[in-house]
Amino acid sequence: MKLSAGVEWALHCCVVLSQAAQPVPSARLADLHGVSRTYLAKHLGSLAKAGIIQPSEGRDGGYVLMRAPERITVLDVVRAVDGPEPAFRCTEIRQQGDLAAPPEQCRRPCGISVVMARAEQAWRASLDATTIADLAASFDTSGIRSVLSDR
Amino acid sequence: MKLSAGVEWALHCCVVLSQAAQPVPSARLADLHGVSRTYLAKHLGSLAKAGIIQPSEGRDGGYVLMRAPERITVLDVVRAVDGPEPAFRCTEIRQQGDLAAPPEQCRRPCGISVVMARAEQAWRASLDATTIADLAASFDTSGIRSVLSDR
DNA sequence: GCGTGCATACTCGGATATAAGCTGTCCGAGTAGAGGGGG
DNA sequence: CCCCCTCTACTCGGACAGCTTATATCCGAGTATGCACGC
Repeated sequence: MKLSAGVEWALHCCVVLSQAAQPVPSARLADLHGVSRTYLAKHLGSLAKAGIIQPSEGRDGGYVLMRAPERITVLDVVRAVDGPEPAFRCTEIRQQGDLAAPPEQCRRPCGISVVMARAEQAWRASLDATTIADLAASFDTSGIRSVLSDR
Repeated sequence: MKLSAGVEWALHCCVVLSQAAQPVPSARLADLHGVSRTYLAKHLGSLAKAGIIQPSEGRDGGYVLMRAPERITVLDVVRAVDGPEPAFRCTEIRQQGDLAAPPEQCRRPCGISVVMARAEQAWRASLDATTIADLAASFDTSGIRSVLSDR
């Protein structure tokens, strides 16, 4: 199981955007973190499609947070970048092979999928308990603001 | 984020093995679930290397659970098949790019990695709370046993 | 009848192709702002 | 002095390659069982 590296990039970008008073272009966000410009743009597009950030075109355009940092959770960002599909997908192998269970036993979901789904729910709940504002509080926001105001 | 399909196979196999009194060959386990023989063998090898199941060679050989089903957790199987590496790996991008933080601020781990690690810990704890015996209780074990005794 | 040796068939394990998804890149459509010209 | 037009430069968005990883497969080494033979 591997989480996309874009998740880390997107979270850092959201922290930066929470400290910015003006739109920040994707190229500048990439330079701020030293990552690929074009690939970051791809992930930022996902965030925009999810309604987390808002793009503005033209000169002096860029991205702005669409909601207050306190109302954006880490889970929102992870789901936007990594996709909403669960990591574990039951393929119903209990209905295949030599010991295929009869359909009347398969009305309830498979016990294995229940356990995996419960674990993922715990994972999501943990991510949902932290907001971008909480993350920003753990960084040196004054340094971010000073770098942002340089330009 | 996508979890290997082999995890599902391995868990089902462990449930079957918990009901078997004799060694079950990997090919038979594959036929029981209608999955690829050779690929399942690969995952069973991982389980054996992790000390969860024990192989026996030669005729009438196969795999047997190495511990009691109550002492094997779902997390053990997941870690054996999917690997022990965490899904999120911090690449320390806070030290790169134009707003690279000075090293003295990087003694503590990055706040983002802390949040992600905490979520994965919750995920693992949830998986660790269920054992193979619990899973077997949610299946029709009599059906499994009858099919196993057919041969 | 019993012990020994051998042949056999079955088992696991690692080395080898194929497909999918993440990573990274490129170019084009569209737009807000700035500057110059005219009224 | 103010308004309008154009022009430019900059922005985002989707379409296009490269590479790591998961998936699936094949073949060889090793071993417990069963049988036949000799004692």
